[in-house]
Amino acid sequence: MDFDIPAMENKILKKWESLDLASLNTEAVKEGKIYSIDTPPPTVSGELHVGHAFSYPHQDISARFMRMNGYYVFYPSGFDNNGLATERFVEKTMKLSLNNIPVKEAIEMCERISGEAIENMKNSLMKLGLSQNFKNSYITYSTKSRKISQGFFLDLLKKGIAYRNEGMTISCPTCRTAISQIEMEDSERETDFVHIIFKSGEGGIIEIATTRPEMIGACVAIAVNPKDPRAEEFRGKKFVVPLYGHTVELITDERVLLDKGTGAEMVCTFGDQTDYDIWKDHSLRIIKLLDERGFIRDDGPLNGMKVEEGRKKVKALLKEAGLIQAVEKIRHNVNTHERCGTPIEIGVSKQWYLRYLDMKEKLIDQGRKIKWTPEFMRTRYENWVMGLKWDWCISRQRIMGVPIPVWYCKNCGEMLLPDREELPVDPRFDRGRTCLKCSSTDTEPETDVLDTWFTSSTSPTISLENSPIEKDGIPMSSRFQGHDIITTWAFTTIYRYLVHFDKIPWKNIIISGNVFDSKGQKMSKSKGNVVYPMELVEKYGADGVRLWGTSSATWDDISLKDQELTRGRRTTIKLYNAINLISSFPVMEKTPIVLPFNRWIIQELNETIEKSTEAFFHNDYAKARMEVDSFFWSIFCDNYLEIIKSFAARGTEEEKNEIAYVAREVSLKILKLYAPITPFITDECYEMLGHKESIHRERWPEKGEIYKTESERFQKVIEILSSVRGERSRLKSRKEPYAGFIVTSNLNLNDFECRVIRETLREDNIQFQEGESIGIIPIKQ
RNA sequence: GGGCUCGUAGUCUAGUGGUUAUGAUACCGCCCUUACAAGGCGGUGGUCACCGGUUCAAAUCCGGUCGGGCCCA
Repeated sequence: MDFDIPAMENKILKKWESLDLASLNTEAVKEGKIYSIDTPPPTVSGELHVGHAFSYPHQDISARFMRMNGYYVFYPSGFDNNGLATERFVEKTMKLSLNNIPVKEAIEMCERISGEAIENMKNSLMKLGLSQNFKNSYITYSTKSRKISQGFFLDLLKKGIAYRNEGMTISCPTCRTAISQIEMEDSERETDFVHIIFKSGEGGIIEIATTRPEMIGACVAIAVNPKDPRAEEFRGKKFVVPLYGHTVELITDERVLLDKGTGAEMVCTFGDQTDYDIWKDHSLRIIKLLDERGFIRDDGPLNGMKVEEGRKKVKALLKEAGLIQAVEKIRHNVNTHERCGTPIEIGVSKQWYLRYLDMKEKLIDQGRKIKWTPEFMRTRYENWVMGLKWDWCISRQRIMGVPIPVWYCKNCGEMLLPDREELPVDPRFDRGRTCLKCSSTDTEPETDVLDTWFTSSTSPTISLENSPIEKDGIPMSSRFQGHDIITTWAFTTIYRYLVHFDKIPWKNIIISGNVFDSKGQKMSKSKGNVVYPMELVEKYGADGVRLWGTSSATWDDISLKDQELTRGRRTTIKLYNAINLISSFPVMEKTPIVLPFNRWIIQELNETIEKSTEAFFHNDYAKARMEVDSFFWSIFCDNYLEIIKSFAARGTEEEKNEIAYVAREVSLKILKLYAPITPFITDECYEMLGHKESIHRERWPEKGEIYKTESERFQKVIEILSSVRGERSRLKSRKEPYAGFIVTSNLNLNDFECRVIRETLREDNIQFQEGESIGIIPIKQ
């Protein structure tokens, strides 16, 4: 029969519009059966990614499973339109740079464009069959989110955890913003290691090596290792900085490696992290060479040049002056901004920080109160916490972000804060502050915005606000997220709920893997191997895609393999066909169950229910699916249906009635077991069996009567069936004619069992004999 | 360089000390058998990455090597 999966799924989607699974289940809440999910809000950057099609169904499986187990499931829908990714997306869509338009307009544009994208993404998520509460989505740049986020900021200020300090800032000249440790990435590049000669007034010469000669104007010292013989020779000597003429002293520092380059380096403010460390420890002066956009401002030979250009120029000038001793080509690691790949610059400026270096032990304790799936992922969290070296810089010089709600008095420097009732505020536009200390009205707004993780790390509070379970909503039940953001999203969330509430944010965290293309490579637009999830839904059905998502453990990385998607599609079709057969059976009242194969299938189903239910509870959907799948294909379809087909046609009335009853009961339970994974086809089949409303409102199946001994005996009959099929298949492929079979076994088969074997195989001439074990002997023609 | 992790037929995958290593997919043979040829039955295909150790017994535990992934330096 021709079966149009997309048409079926669209039909079911329409039906679900009025189903309202997200609605409050007051009974369950009264009993305390609440299951809440801290949904990852997808970043608004255009379309859904295949990663979403893999991991989002995992949350939905758990939501549907728990709902069927009588829980009120709080499963919010959210979108992250706050921050750099959205800015990038808007710039690309509108083909402009947000830096070139007024801030207010830029923000409005971001809200508008991201709003449109959100509708598109929401539609895709629905098509994947997610049962999120789409009627009430939250976004991270809404008035509500800004209000919550700024309120939390004020709280941290009051608690003394947020502070403003002059500190090392890492910034990206391309993106024109300070970035955090987490946004940096290493990239190995080939660079010139330039050996430059510095001369002292007294005739001494020292040769230094640097990868950043353009920073020479910001040179504030020459450094060698304390064990270097030159340390003694040149102690306290002053050297003249070539091209610039100012003099710098020779200092010693352990961090200078004896055998690297010339063993001597120039300390510049700031060429790299080591420069900063040495500068700080030796209390050197600062020469600011680069402006915010990465242009050199030296009032000298390189003025107005970009770094790369300056590097070429300075090399030429030094060469001309005969001060370059050598140029080595080396490969070395450069810190770059993960978003754009530009090498980062180091500077010093006022930034906002959150303190956490003194909380490592508590943070680890909190992590241990949470159940991690899989357990080993917690180690990553703990290693990250142990390795923290700097407090969290939360200020960003961006446009689209939650504003830091602070003004400064120009007269006395006092910090001015809004009242809670005023939130959200945007100091960039809201004026009219009066200094509480000196009554001056001359105030200056904080123009920085908050790191997006500052807001994202409070997603439980944002999603719970104004919900039926707002009170006592923390900790939530489960967080679902990728392993790549354990050190960002999971970590910052755990941290925030520690400092604000001294609580864990959720009881469980379930980790998902990344998706790669069929060759195991990361998908990227530049490689041209990006696959969009809606194309897959069109081809294999949402159920097929969801089945692919359960083909390996949630936390494992997975490749987009056609063979798994095909298998998913086939399962969908197989369910439809099997139920199509069952639906032709009459609907019967409950009858006593006496037929051996009925008792056998019920017992097999019992075991499947037990194993799969446990796996679902442990968030091991791959295991659950495997149990259900193998029961459905190998036991139910390949054997049970084959057996009952002939009985349903030629059996006695009692037999037919019992078969019809059992087949329908078992089918319904199979559908329920599949329902969390494949919500579309199971709801369709549910209707085919004559049920009203939706399978997703049904209760999770329970085990039936136990028939252990009968089941074990009938299993032997199945083995005989299988053996005869094997022998028959071998004969046919060798084109050997046969007239029938002699079956030997030690089972003392009764008449009914012999009948089952004959009828199922449609072989009249099967003779049964006692023997030591199961044996099949063909009867020659 | 560090932490975590993975390495099982062409491909994907199950399997945390005990028969002949699970299943899928691909391939081959047979069968249009009244739900499904998008199916059924049968078959070919694996020194469980490599080396060493523990053990009566190792895909499984331990150590090392090589290779992939993620995160970090």
